Amino acid sequence: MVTLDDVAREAGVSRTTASRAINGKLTVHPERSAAVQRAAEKLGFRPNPAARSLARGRHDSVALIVSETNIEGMTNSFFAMALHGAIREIAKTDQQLVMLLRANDESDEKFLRFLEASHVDGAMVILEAHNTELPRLLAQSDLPVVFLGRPTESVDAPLSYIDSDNVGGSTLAAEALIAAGRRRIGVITGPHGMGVSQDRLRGFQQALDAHGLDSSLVAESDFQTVGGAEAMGLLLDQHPDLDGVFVMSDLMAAGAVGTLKARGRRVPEDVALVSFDDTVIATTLEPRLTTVRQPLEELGARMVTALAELIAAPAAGPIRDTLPTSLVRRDSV
Amino acid sequence: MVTLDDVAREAGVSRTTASRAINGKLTVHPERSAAVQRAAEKLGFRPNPAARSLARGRHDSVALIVSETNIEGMTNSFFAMALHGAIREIAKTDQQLVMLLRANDESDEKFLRFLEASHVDGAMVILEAHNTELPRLLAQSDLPVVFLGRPTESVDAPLSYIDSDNVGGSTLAAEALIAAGRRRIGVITGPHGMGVSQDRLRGFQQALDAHGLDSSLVAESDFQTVGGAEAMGLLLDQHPDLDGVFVMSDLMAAGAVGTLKARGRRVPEDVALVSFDDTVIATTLEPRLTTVRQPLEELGARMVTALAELIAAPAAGPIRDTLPTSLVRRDSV
DNA sequence: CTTCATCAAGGAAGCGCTTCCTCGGACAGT
DNA sequence: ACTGTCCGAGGAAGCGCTTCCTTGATGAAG
Repeated sequence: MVTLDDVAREAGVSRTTASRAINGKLTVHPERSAAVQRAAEKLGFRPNPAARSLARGRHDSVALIVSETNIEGMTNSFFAMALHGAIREIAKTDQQLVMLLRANDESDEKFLRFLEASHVDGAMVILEAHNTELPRLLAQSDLPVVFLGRPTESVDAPLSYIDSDNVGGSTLAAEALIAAGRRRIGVITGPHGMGVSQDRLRGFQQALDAHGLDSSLVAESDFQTVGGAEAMGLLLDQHPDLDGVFVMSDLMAAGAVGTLKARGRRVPEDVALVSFDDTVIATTLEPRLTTVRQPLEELGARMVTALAELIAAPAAGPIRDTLPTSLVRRDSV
Repeated sequence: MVTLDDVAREAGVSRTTASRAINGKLTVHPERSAAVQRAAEKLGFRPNPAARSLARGRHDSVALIVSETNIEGMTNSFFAMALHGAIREIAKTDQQLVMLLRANDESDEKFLRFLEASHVDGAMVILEAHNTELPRLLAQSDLPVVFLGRPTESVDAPLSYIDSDNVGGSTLAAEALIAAGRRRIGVITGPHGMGVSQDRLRGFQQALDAHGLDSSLVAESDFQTVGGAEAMGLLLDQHPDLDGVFVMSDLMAAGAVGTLKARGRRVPEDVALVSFDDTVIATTLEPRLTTVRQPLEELGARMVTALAELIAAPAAGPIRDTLPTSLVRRDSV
């Protein structure tokens, strides 16, 4: 850890002057100030926020107070539900949950420095559609990190993650479709680069193969509604005889159902559909969706406890947990 | 501020021993340990986390890394969208966003102590359905606080808040209904105790009164889907001749539309409906909802800047901003 | 040439807590 | 009675930074 003293020494000034320069005080000669800035840059100096708070009596952190009911209202998306579980679990400990935003246009390096400057003991990531780069980035750091959702295998580091049983869940989905007498079953996946997509596709295809059915009717999408609508269109163009479809998120299912209706196919009479997540969308849509339920809140909570374990024993090796999924039967199949 | 030295003095031991006792170290005589605990309790001692981190080289805070796309996915609920705006704004500053959870069963006093122990410079609250007690509680503290949503008037303290133009928005809603030729217009409100409900009801009733229409067809609900469904039923029972309804949230509207359909009323032919929020629900429902759009993300962002202003100049008096709302026309009216 | 401001810079104290190290006392073993 | 252990407790240093106060230097004013 590089301290202000190091910077001062490097710049050939006193710690006092260095402090002033860093904080942009005007009572320091421009030349020296510049020297300090250079030294700080060179050494990669990041002021220790704790020391700062202590000395200043101020903390540079604000609280967003989230009441339980607040979060209960966000029963919608994948992220929100996992967040709910995580916050509840954190509240049991005496830790503070700091939210860090990684902007889309921020460089890996910059974010890493930001993360380190935040002086946190560990980090958690709820993996979603576009997070494929984050695991690689965080693997560089030696900060304890837990992912919610399995990162893609292409990162060869001993990462820790909590995930739901995606293979098992999509097997359930496929079997429900098969049991309903469907024989031409397609699948709309998330990005192929994501671990979840890979796992769910595997479970789906294994089930179809086991029944001797064609498992090659697959369209890649992005977990979002619009993407789901488009993928459904593609699938229908290529396989007009389709009579069942497994869609890997409720959001995409919303889009897919729209396309199906627009093309005059009834759900479930003409095309049966099973989706994944069991968010509110599954119950507000017409028809209500038969979907694979993930224990999102439990996943969030387990992510927190796993991180605690990781921080306590960093050498103990990666933590990898899988929580069970289940099929919620409604009206779309 | 009461420090460890104060506790040690009160307990008649050294600071070292006090520290050990507080941290539950076993090398301290039970009797003295108890004395320290008592002293700490009596003085209301809360260890300063900054000093602790500094001394221990550890921080007891973990980061939840939220990537931008993560949040963009939560375009659903009121809370999520406001959160999005707030986090983006916070990211521009060098502050840390700490999330604090207030459990439903937690006492006011306990939470207040927890809040103070968190050593934050200020706090923000996104007001929702059940938060009516929070403003009163926070008014007791002298911590700078900004609310998103106007707290109810019953708290007589100079609170700061950011809100959208609820009066104007519901006026728009009422006028849209009137312009569509509706004459028997009901309203489903949120809890009467909430500032938002009061403001929206006021705007709605003023508009109806101005047109000489009956503005007494009101049913109170809770901003949630189930509540909306029930309230719609009540309204229909009491006023079978209803031909229009203003529903104060998209979530409740989802429920209300369900009830309407179940009772054989077509939307908008038989009963026209305008809701409030413009969340994704408004576009996934059938029919798509005509709704009053709140600039949720801007509200979240403004909440952050307002808090910064408040912290910088606590004596400058309360900050109260109102952001404009607008009507998004779709298919429900 | 002396006296005063003025300004940049450093010394040193201190923020509140933890923890290493030392020390005295109690107790057991010889 | 003497040495050796062990245990509980305190002194003091130190975590990394800010800031009050002092000092030396420079230039303007008398």
